[in-house]
Amino acid sequence: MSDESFAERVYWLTRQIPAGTVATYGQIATYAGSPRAARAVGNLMKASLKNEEEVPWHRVINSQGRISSKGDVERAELQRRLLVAEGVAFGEDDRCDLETVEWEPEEIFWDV
DNA sequence: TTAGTGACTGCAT
DNA sequence: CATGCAGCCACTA
Repeated sequence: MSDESFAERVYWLTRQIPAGTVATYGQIATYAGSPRAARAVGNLMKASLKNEEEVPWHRVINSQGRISSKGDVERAELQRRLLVAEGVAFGEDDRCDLETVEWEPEEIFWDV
């Protein structure tokens, strides 16, 4: 696993996120081995759509507990619907409580 | 090989 | 609380 590309690790990790919980870009980047690559993770999530990757991309949000739309309002709304459907609550400020819904891996998957 | 890009982040205004 | 800004980084053309 540690010899896979950063992208592969990101996709794999994203697939490990249980329904009803969310992870931040930075969190995924950290587990993937590059704590400072949150931005790159965002690019990969975007690419995962185009590449038709089978990953729960909607479970990845920003460190503010908000959905990063960056222009694509449609995708943002879809993402929010999917999360709400899984039980993730959003306040009126469009922010969810990371303290309660953030994904917390129970075991370390590989050497960090 | 190099330059451009952006679903990020934390700190400063 | 809202913006702005400068690092940071893997990916792509």
